[in-house]
Amino acid sequence: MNLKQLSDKLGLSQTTVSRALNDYPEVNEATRERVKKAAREHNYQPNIRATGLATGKSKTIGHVIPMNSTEVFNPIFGEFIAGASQAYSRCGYELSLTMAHEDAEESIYREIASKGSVDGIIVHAPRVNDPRISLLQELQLPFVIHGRDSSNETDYSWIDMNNRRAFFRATKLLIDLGHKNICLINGRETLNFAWRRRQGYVDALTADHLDIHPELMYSGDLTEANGYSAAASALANTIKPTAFLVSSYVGALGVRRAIHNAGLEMGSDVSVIIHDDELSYFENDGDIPQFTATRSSVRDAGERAALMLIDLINQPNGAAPLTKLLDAPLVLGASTGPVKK
Amino acid sequence: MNLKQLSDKLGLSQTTVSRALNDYPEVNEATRERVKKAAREHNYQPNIRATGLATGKSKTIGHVIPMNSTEVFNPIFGEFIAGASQAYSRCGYELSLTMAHEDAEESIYREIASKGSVDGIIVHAPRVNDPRISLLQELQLPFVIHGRDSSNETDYSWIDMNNRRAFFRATKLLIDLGHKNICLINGRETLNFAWRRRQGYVDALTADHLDIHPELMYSGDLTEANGYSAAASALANTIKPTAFLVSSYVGALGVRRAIHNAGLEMGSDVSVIIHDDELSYFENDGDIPQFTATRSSVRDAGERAALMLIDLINQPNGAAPLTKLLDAPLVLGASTGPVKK
DNA sequence: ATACCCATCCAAAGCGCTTTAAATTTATTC
DNA sequence: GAATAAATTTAAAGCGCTTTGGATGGGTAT
Repeated sequence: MNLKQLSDKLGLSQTTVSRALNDYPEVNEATRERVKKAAREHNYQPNIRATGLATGKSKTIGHVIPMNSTEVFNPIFGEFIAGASQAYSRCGYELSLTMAHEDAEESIYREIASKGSVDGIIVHAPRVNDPRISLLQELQLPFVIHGRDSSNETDYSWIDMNNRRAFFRATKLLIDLGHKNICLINGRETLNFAWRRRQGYVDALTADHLDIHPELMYSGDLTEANGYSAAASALANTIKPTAFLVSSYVGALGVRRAIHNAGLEMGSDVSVIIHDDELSYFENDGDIPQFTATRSSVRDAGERAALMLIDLINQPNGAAPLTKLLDAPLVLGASTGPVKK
Repeated sequence: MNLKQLSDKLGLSQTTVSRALNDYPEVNEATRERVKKAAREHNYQPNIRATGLATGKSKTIGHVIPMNSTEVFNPIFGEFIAGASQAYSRCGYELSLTMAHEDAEESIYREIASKGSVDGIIVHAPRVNDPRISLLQELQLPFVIHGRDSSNETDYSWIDMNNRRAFFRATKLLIDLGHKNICLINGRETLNFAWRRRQGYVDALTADHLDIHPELMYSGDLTEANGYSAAASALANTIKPTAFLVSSYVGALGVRRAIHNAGLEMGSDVSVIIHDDELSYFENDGDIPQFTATRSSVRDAGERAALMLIDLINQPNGAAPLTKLLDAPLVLGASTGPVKK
C-alpha cells in the first residue's frame, strides 16, 4: 500500500493525505481522522526511501564502531547502543551500524557522509589526538562523541564521564586505606578514556607523594584473559601490589581469578576497585556490591547521546555544540579493605 | 555532487554515466574509464535513497534484537553482528539495528516490512513456538534465523549449532567421569537453544539410567550474577552437585565464583563444562583452556547467516530455504576431572 | 448582491537515481 | 556505396514521497 493507492481509495489527493498524516494544519479535522483511520486499517507506512529523497533527511543515525586489529567487540558498544535505540524508537529514527577497521577508517567516514544515508553519527571510542573529529567537522556531518579528545581544542559535541576525577577518587580511597603499591589495569591508553583514567591515578599518587612504578601499570583491551594475565604477572612482580584499580568489570573478573589462583582473598588480602559501566550482563549491585566501583551507566549515556544528536540535527545549522559531563560516584563494595601489614 | 552534475561535467547523459558506474556492458570501455575516473576525483557516491527508490532495493539488512522485560543486552548479539557486518561491507550492504520489546514485537516487524527499509532481516533468539516465523512468512520478507524453532514444521532458513548433541556429549563426558549429580545452569528455556540443550542433558542422563532431579536444573538469563546465585544455591542443596553444565562463559564466571566461595576447587572438587561462543572478550583457549567446553563461534555464525540472507535476497523469488547446522566440538580444558569419592 | 477572506483541497514539480525505448553513430556485408 | 547489423548514447518515464503555487467554495462584511 502506497500513498497513491491510499489516496485513491479515499478519493483524496496525495497532497491532502500526506498532509493529514503529517499533521499539517491546512486539512480539515474530520478529513484527517478519516485518513488516519484508513492508514491504520491498511497498515500504511510511508516508504522511508521516498520520504528521505523528498525531504533530504534519512531519519537514520549512524553508529561507527572502531575495530582494531585485535578484532575485539567490546560489550560496552552493545549496551550503549541499546540505550541509544530507545531514544531512536521514541523519536522515529533508525539506527545504522558500521564496523570500521582502523586502516580504512577515513574512507569509511567519507563514504558515509557522501552517500547521505544518515543524518548524523555517533562516534565511539575516541582516541588521544583523534583525527576523526576534524574529519567530521570538514564533512559537515552532525556528530556526537561518546567520550572526548582532550587534546582537541575545537568545539564539538560530546558526552563523557569524568574519567580523571573518578580514578583520582578511587586511587585516593586506596591510598587512604594504606595501600602504596596500587596496580592500574587499564584499557588501551591510546583511547582517551583510558588516558584520562591514568592521569587520575597518577595525580592521586603524586598528590600523596607516592612513587609511580611503571611496572604497576598495564594497558590493553580489557578482556577477562588480559585482566587475568596482567594481574597474574603483577602479583609475581618484585613490587607486589596490594591493590588493583581495574578499568572494567570484565577485566576485573580476570583479576579476581588471578588473585584466587595466587591463594589470596579479594577484599582482605588484596583490594580491588573497578569502573562499573553497569552492563546488564554484569551487574555489580545489591546491598554490598561485589566490587567497590566508580559507577556510570553506559546505557544511559547512549540514550542521552542519541537525544543530543537528534537535537543537533533538528536545530538550525550552526548550532552550538552540546556537551554533557557525567559524574561517576564511588560506590563501596566488598572488594576493598585496609592494607594488610 | 550528484549524477546530473557529474554527467554535465563529462558532457554525457545521466544514463551513460549511471551505466558506466554500474558496469553495464553497453558502454564503451574508454568512456567507462573516463567516467569512473571523474567519479573518483569528485568523490561521487550515488545517493543511497534515490538508488533505493529506483531499484526497489535498500541494500540494507535489518537485525531485530528481542528485549524482554529484564532489559538484558546479551554480548552474543554484538559478536554475531560483528561477524555479519563483515559480510555486509564486503557485499555492499548496510546494517540496520532495531531493539524489539516483547510486548510490541509483532507491530515492530510489521512496521519494518511495510516501511520497506530493509531487504531482509536476521531474526535473533528464536523461542520455542516462535510466532515470528509465520509472521515473517506472511510478510514475505526474506529472513534467516539464528537458531531454529524445533516446534515449527514449515520451511524457513536458519543457521544453528547442534545444541542437543553438544549438551548430550558434554553430559556424557561428565557421566563417564563418574558424576551423577550434574547441575544444569541454562539460558531461558523459553528460548529454543536452551530448550534443546536441556533435551541433550536429559537424554544423556536417561541413556545412562541416571535420575533427573528438577532441583538441579536452573534456567534464566545467563548473567554472571545469575550464574553465581544458581550455583550457590545448588551447592547449598541437599542433592549436592559435583559437576556443572553451564550454557555460557559469562554464566560460568559466576559459577566459578560460587565454587570458590564454597571453598571448593574447580576441576578437582567440582567439574564444570560450559558452552563457549568464542566471544572476543572471553577467550577460553590456550594450551589448556580454563574451561572444558563445547565450542562454536558465534561471530562465524553471524558472517554465515549474513551471506545466506544475501543469497536468499538475490535469488529469484520462491527460492528454497537455506539451512546450516554447525557442529560444536567438545574441547577439553582444566575444569573437568573424575568425581571425588 | 458584490467583494474579499479563509478554510480546504488539488495538480504538478522535484528529490536523485535506474531503466525502457528510441535515436544516433560506427562497423560489416554484398 | 547502399543496406543491414552492431555498438553507443540519449531522452524520458518512473520509483513514492513532500511541497509549492494555485484552485474551489462557503462565509462574512459591505
